[in-house]
Amino acid sequence: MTREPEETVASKITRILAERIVSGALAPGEKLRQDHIAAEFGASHVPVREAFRRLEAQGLAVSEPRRGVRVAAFDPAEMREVAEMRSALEALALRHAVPHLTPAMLAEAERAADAADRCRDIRSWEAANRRFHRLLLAPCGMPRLLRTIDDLHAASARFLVGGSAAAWEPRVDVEHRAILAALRRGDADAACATLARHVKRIGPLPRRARVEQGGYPLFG
Amino acid sequence: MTREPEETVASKITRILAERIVSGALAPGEKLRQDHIAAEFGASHVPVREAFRRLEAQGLAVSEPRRGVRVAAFDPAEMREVAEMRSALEALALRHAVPHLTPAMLAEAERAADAADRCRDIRSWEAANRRFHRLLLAPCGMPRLLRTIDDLHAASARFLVGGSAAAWEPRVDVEHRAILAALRRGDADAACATLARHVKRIGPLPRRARVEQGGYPLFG
DNA sequence: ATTCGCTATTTTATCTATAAAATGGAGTGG
DNA sequence: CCACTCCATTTTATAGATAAAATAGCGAAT
Repeated sequence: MTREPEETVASKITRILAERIVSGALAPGEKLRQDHIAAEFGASHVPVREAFRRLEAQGLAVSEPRRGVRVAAFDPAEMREVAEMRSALEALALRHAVPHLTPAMLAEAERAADAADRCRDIRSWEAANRRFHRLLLAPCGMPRLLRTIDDLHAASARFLVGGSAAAWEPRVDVEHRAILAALRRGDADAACATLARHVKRIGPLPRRARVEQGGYPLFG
Repeated sequence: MTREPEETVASKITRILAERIVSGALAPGEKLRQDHIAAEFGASHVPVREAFRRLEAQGLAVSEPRRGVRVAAFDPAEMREVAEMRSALEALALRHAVPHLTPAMLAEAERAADAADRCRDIRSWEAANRRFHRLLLAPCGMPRLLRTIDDLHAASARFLVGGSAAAWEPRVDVEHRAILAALRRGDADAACATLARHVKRIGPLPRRARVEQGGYPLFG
């Protein structure tokens, strides 16, 4: 069990389980057995339980006293909820980031958007997309808000990887560019409105009619 | 140490410590000693540590690996951040609650607003005010959003009780009434805008000039 | 006076073991 | 077949102990 010098056992277990949940290796609703996980990591139950508490905090797991922990499920309603929350909170973060965004930061964000466009698989796309968003929002300097947005991104990533990987395909994201263009001409309102809409919009329905109508926050 | 049949030791410790943090009995920045708290509750360190993880999740505590846990501090920037997040998220919740609000629910909310107006101390006012908000928002049926709002309310309560109790005084909250009136005439836009503004507005500056200018989310 | 090194003590993180609660299966009765 | 009871087994929650890391205090060197 390799871990960073600063990383505690509990933190490492948290990190690895979170990755598994987000990647779909641990399925929604699946029971998380503290005894099995402890055995797998060569640890005691205690750091496993601490990891569970942290996963709960991130919305990745749900527990019931004395009955164990499950990977949090997701359904269309929750996906819409996450999309709506992201829309509201990312627009708020961008509003506060705007006064701090420099041309160099926007250039960096554009490079991130380019990198996302070049991705060939959904996982690396998701990470690159998340980076793009983070580069624009972090200058808001509001830690609680950014943490909340991170958790919502993790939930989105789960829906994406677990729900619609087959529907995804490489593309150029014109809305990323529209956000950057608005920011460059100093139009904060347009940038925020575009971002809010972008986060909420539905995936590529014209090409994949079987994708369910419902406000999936999949491709923002 | 009394606890509910369903409540685990860790949950009880979480609950009690959260109450102390919100009430100000545990001060911002104060060190939370796992060994002392364990001794106080007649428990081992293990459920105390689990309680710490939960308090962190609620934003009431901050921890550093191997260096312990402190009561989360608050400063004007954080208070403004919480106000902004509440404004965005409560407006979102109300928007989604509107189609589900019945006249009976609005009457109940009005009774809660009346109860808040009658409060003689800031603590009971905070609880009544929170109840008013909750009655309006809960019909949105978005659990993650409501949990997030709850945590933000706890943070607000802390600022309120710990920061400006001396500045508070009983009053009739006309904005609560304005929100209810807008809802009753079916004007969701006005209701949401009033709520957003109400959550963000500054406390009674005209009467207490020494209260710092800064966007305190104190009296919403 | 300040900085560094060393050591003792304290505090945090985790272990092993155990108690309490939940679960599962078998048997019985209607 | 279904519902209930009982008991064995499993799983979760926690206690007490221990190891690892951090902190505090003292003395020596500059």
